[in-house]
Amino acid sequence: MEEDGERQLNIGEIARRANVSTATVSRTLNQSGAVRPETARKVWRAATALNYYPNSHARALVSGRSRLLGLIVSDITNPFFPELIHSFESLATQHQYDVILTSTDYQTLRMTGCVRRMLERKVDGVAIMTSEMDLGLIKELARRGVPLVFMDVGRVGARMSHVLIDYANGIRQAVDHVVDLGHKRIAFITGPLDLHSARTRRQAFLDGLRAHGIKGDPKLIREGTHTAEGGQQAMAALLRAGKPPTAVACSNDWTAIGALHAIDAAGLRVPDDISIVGFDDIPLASYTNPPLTSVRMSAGDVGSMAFDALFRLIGGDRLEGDVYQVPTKLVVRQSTGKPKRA
Amino acid sequence: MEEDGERQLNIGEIARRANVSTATVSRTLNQSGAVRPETARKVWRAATALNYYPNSHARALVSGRSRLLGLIVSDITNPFFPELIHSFESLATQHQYDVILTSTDYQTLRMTGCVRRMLERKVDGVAIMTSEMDLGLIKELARRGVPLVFMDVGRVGARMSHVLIDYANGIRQAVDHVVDLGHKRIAFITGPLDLHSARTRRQAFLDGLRAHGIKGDPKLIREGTHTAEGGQQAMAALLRAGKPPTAVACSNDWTAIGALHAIDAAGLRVPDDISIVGFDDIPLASYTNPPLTSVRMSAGDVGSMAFDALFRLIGGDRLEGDVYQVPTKLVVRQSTGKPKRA
DNA sequence: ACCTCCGGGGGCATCGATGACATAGAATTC
DNA sequence: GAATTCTATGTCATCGATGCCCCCGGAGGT
Repeated sequence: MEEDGERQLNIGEIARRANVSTATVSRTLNQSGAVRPETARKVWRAATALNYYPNSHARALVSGRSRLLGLIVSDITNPFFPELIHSFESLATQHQYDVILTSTDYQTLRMTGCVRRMLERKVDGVAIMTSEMDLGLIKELARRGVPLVFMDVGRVGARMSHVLIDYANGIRQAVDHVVDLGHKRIAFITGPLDLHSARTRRQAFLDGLRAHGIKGDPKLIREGTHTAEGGQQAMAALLRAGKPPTAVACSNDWTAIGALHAIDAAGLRVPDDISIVGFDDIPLASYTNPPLTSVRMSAGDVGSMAFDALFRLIGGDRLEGDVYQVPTKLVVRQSTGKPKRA
Repeated sequence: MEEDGERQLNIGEIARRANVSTATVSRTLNQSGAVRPETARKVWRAATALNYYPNSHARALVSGRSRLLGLIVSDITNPFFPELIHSFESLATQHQYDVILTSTDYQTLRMTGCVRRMLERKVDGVAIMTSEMDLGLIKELARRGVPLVFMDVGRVGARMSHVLIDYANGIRQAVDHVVDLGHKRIAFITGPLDLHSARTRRQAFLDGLRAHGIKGDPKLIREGTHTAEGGQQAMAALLRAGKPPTAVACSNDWTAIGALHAIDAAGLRVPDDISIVGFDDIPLASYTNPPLTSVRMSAGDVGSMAFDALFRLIGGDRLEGDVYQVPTKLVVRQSTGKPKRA
């Protein structure tokens, strides 16, 4: 009761007020087809007067395109993701897409749920950056022709692109840097080794050493967890176990931060006693004590490349997917220096 | 060409394969109405065989409910938001809602766009945490009966709730702490004062001092920007301007981190020369040097309260909005200590 | 004067799922 | 055994926007 003029506020209501048909309203609002300027003005006036907004569900239903994109990540609270999400979302908005964000919390089961929801929402494309996968569901997405972009992992196939992070080059720059400073005993704290990307970084480290003719000492490779706690423990272990390294490269910045703390706790100083290199260059890297030398990999770049890749696939320019490389770059701050006795 | 059995994969296709009507399929899948177990099994078999997922747009169109929630924030890269988003999204998923995330980048214009998109997507509710508002659009949302939850700002009205952060109490705890340690000259670095919440925190600080009979010295109140740079500059200014304070409270943790750096750069030590208290207790607060004493305000709590508030409004339990308070709690670490000469 | 063309605009089926209503049998009641 | 109730299922309008098809009337051609 008390409906006053509200009814449903749809295209029909506008048509009534403008004394035209719904078809004309649609044509006017979408600027498709020919409409006399005078008529168009009547329609626009009615639409703005009523504060009309088209119903996207009805649109999606008839057109088959939802202008929705899915973004699936493992865990938003991982400091790498916010920038990624930000630039992805920003580009999407610019192109009139909305973004459905879901996270898997590192659980395959939740990944399954995420993919199913994307399917139900009829998203126009999905960008995925998680360590866990539900291959069956992914195939289902592909089978229905939903464009996919994988970040950091996955395969390229029909309507699937792949944004790769150039770990090899990044780690290589880090190794070159400390070797150039004169270091020989160089340790590496890895990420959790069930992660593909963590294994890649470790391998890149070993390759980098070899390129300088340094033999990697297995005792100087420790597994971390990509968290500060993990870095702290791994570093503490390195310090306890015999002759400590003079430089330590870390699989990510949080690990490096943990390592800084372990060194501090042991009464040693960075970089005088031990040099530390991080990876990712998260914003806080400039604010550690001392400021952290790190390999910058712009999460924002990853996000925007993912959007571009998706956009291209949606446009149908390319049916076969592409591979994109995110560049990395060493940022030297004050956590690295010459070893004590060269 | 090459259609094979694919057709459209809708409820009708399932009905055909199971030799029933679409209504029966709908009833089976939604477990509404009575269906003979045997019939139900036929339907389920057909549905799973075809890997069928309901079209949410069609559902939303007919039911008027989209099972979508909007989440509007200023800026995802602000380290406060990820945890908030995480817990909001997590609860939403548990209740079969999807989340559309948008950010305003602190621009009112983008806020307008965000709200319009929410309206078009027919979201079932919106949670908002931004400093900028488009009051006209917000009213539009309210007028259409879209449940709203504001975090940290805004008014309570019909179908609008409000999640408040208990700044007064948090700041009060911080002040009590340093006063108990024996400090008298206590400075405060504010956030950007065009932010309502920043002004609230400053006022809480002044009130806290007064409660201890300490007169606030205007020279000891400096405006920051809620960033590390801002904190660094404000702290540097405090150090230059005559007799420095023995303790500094900061409007957020990034500000405190900047302050730590400025003190370090000046060759002074924390907490021996100056004590520092932060606000927010972001994850990294335990990893500064020294670890930061801070007032914990769980961003996750804010997110989950916002969801609960929204859920209650959607359920229609309460037409009038409610006010929720997020508690705060002082976490003492090593950046605070007794003043040099008590 | 008649036909053709075309700009402008209305009618209606359509997208997929739902639910109110209708109906055919079976089960229950008197 | 007829009347009445269920129970299980089918029919069909509906949600809002779109786009195909058709129609009307005026301009231009012969």
